[in-house]
Amino acid sequence: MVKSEERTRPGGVYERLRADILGGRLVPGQRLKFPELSRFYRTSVGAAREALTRLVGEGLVQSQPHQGYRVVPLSHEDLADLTYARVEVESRVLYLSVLNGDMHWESQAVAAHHLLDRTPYFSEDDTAHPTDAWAAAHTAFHRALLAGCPNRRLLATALGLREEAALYLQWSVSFGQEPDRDVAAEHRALLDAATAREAERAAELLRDHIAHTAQLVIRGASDEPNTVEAGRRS
Amino acid sequence: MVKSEERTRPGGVYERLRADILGGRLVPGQRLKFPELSRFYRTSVGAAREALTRLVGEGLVQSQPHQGYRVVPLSHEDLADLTYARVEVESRVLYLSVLNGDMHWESQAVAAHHLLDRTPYFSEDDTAHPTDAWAAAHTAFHRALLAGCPNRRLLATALGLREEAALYLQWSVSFGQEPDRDVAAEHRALLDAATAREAERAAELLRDHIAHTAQLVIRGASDEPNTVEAGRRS
DNA sequence: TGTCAACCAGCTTTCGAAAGTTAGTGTCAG
DNA sequence: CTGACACTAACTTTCGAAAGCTGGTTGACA
Repeated sequence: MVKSEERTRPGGVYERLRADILGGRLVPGQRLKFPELSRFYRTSVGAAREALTRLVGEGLVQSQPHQGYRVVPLSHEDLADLTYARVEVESRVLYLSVLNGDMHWESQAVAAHHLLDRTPYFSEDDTAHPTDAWAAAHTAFHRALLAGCPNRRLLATALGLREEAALYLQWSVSFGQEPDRDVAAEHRALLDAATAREAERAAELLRDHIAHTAQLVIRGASDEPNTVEAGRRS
Repeated sequence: MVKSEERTRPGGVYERLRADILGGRLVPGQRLKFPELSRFYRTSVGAAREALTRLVGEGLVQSQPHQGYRVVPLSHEDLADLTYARVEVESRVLYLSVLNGDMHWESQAVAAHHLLDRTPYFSEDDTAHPTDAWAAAHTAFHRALLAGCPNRRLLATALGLREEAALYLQWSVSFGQEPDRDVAAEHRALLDAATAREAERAAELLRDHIAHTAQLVIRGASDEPNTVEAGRRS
């Protein structure tokens, strides 16, 4: 699945660029200039151009004619829209997933949860951001939960929205500042509802889960407004 | 709004190509070769390439590395998914639109309906397909209805799904074969519910409207399976 | 001091030919 | 007659330099 992207050069650049944006190595709002990009990723202008065009289609990058490309800027307004859209779409997809998922889906969800449960949230050095490993396991768990949805369209929409939300999560600062919240327990409850095939309850839990996380991000975002200046993190 | 696309060359090609796909001048499943395209649209390979990349992002075109691009093939399965997704998302968007739309939105919807109502469905020569003018007015009416939704994300998703559905509509043959249906009345009812601010009823009507149209398409599609051979219609 | 026009540097866009890949055709040994 | 192999033609991908914009800056003029 990964290989198919690396068969062509813009595909490779696309993947790396995307990972760098989602991984927080490129700041929201930052301009992406071709000379820089092609030097950094060891490629031609054309290849970088195509990679950017693709990312525009995904909503991770914006473009204005003759003024170049930039990482999507974050805004409170958009976060609110995004959150509401996710609450609507993703919970519906989970509902369908729980109703239609087969045994294989169920086992994959259990597996993903097990992994998430065993992955440490904070690393020892940095207690501001969760570890990359945890973020990956978290994404994998949620994807596994949704994977049972038989409707490719709805599933794709939900995953697309999740991805954009991940950008906001990446850039919110105040993690772990929510004393009266037990994220692990929320995940556990989600899994339980899913395996018990209680679609309605699972959807309800996911609604809360998304809304809570978003509130956390909003509070974090208002502390430290978007800095466009900062360069590439090493 | 249109001008911004024409400021750059791939933008122009993108628009024309898109119009040609949506307008049925390019057959679903048809290969899109660069030599042909660049000759037809009087442009370079590079420009055609970028236009195609953008259309891939929109889901109107598919690509496989080293094997070129092609117009998305239509399938019954996908149509079913697409219809269900639209019923879920679009009706929700309409609900929000009716609840939140202001007076300006309301007047635009009335205007769009008036135009649709006065535009003839069939031309005099061709009674198989509705006229281009009707199709345009139809799209405009539905877009106007949804435009009141304050959530940009949900609105964009709904419009994206509509667009893809338009492809299916374009390629279904048996139009006007539904004796026990009055499309104009359905539209009238939708408008009435919207202006009366009966959000729940409007959403319900739209559900039926989408489902009925899709059934029509399904019936048409099973009559004449997808022909990939036919070339460009003049 | 303020305004405006011309200029400039740096970026984006565009092009098409060369290189690389694939699928299809025809040939030959088994 | 069948299968594999090599060859060819056509297409896709890649590149980077030339051309075209844009925003900012300098300098002249009121």
